[in-house]
Amino acid sequence: MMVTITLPDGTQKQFEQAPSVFAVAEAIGPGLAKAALAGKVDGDLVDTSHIINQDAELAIVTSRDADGLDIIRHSCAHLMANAVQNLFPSAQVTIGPVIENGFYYDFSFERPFTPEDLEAIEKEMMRLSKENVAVERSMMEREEAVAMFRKMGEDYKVEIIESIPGDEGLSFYRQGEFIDLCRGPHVPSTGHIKAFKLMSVAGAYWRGDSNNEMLQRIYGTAWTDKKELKQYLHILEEAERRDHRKIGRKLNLFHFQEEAPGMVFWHPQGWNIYQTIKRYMQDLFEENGYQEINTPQLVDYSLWDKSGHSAKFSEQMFSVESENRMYAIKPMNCPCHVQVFNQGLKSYRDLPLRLAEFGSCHRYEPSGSMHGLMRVRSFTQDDAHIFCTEEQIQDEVSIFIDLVYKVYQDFGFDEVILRLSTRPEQRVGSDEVWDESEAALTEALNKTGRDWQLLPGEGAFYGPKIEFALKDCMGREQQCGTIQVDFSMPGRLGAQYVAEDNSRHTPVMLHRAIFGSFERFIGILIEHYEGAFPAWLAPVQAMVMNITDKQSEYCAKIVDSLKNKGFRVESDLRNEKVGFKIREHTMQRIPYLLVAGDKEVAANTVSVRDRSGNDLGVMDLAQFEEVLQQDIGNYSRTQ
RNA sequence: GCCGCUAUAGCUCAGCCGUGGUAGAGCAACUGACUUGUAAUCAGUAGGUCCCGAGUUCGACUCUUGGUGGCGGCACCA
Repeated sequence: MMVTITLPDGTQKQFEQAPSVFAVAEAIGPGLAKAALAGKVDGDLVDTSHIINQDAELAIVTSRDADGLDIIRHSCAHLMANAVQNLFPSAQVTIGPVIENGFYYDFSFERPFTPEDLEAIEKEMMRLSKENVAVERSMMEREEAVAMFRKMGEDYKVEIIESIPGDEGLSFYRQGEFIDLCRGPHVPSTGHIKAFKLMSVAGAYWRGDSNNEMLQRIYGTAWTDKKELKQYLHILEEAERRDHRKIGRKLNLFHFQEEAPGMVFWHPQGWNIYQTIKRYMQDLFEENGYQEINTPQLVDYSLWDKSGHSAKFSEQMFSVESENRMYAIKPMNCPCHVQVFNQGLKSYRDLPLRLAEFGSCHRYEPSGSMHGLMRVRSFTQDDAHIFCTEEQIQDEVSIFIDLVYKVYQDFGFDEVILRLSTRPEQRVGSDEVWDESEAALTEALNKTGRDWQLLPGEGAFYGPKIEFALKDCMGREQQCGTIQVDFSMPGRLGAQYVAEDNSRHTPVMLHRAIFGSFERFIGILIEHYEGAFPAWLAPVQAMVMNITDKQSEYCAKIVDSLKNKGFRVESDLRNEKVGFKIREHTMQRIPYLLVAGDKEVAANTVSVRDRSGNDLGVMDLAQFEEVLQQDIGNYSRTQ
């Protein structure tokens, strides 16, 4: 029997007997055979031991392929499980998948793993890697496999096997004494796993369900070589440097304290940024046909009962009792917006009606979920609700998508990810209405000509939605904006309009936000810019410094003059060396540092330097204004 | 909420476990001197209910225990 193997470059190789992937690699060259981690046979990933028994296309997968790296990570998870069981025989293994940048494996063990344990496990992994143990695949019958894991005391593996459909074959991977149920493929031997590090241990529920027992998850990272590993660890350090909680403290932007968990105390500098982006959004609302409103913080529970929120979210709502009435501190704005809509009889001519609010909301988020500014209990949304007809949905969504792109771009985010979430199993509204609105959103998305992803079943119970995630400078996705169709609430709260034929109709409501919340968005901005905000956002745009007391008056004059032009400028006239002041304000990430000594006073100029250390030279004030204005661009708004 | 870790000066952290006797550094702050040319001038001073409560003890920052906050995950996120 002849087998013809076609390689990616189009060349073909003939084999008299069905060859293994490894054999093909060897036929190409010994170097490749040594590097081979797996094969891709007609698009399917297989082990190097896989026998190809008919003509096929084959690509040899090495560590240079993305698939190869995933295989290394997956095998590394097995290596870790192997090491854990060598050191702690009573630990039960469960699952261990590949994740971004690495892998994890969940164990059930009678005591928590300590950092010392992690070190020991890592050492054992190194030892196993050096031993270069062969990794062998085998198949097993169900009963046999169940019996084996039962005997080994691996109850979770038994449960996994029982949940695999009966017609699927069960494959196993063995390395030395260690054997694990796994689809594979895996590296041919443990020596291929060279660069890894165990990162942390944390609790995780069995099968991700909080009703199940808590397992111990060990996270690790793995790379093709030590250099890549080092690079990755470097990126982690970078992310730590950018942590908005740390920068928030250093730049004196905000703080949290025990008496108000999950609620921000904004300091002058931080609040300045907040105000700047709020003004930006107010302008945007105005230019795009939104009307800003404001609604109460405390609203009687009867409204939340009607809207359905108390039934679903009462646990997460803050309550206030006063004079025997129960109020909720509003967890969202939409029911209030419907109240505003309901004032006065509305005509189809009024639609679409766009009501916007910088809505301050409170939600009792679970204690473990809070994270700096990113997840708080008190936050303000750039919220708006568009009341419209079903026919208007698509246009409104299209306009909104463009708006989101513009805003993110203005803030320095060029990459946006679009996701459409469609009908979930539990939902309100007829299939017909869902069909129409999903089609409207799809059409709006397609019209943009951009890529988008579909998340079937992820929509809200009241309607489909589009979510907007931006990518920050570290490549991390941050979900911010959303537009959601709502068939439920307008009807529940009695919203109506009079149509052309004088009949009453219920409008559709679109919930939408671009920042999401100011708190979170500012957190993202801080990390994206590492605190070095673009001039239009910087709380202080320029700092004027004197060299000796002699220039104090001159500096004050410069500050006044710039402030009058609407720039945010401060002076530092302390009796300190100029190097000291430069250092301080550079670390405060102030975009422009202006120095005036005797020479500048005499020439009526300032010496300008930026926060990156570039010397922009000596110039007169008008010239500097131009530099600053140019940097600020169109976003300036004279105050 | 769950698992693990953690809380000492404004910030970053030592001391705490084996050895219980009420605390120390650097930076910041304040005061004084210096009047200074682009990332740290020198000297001095002050600063702490050692997260909160209870227990053990002659005595607790230290040990035990119950809370609260924070951190890393998980779960949740209208």
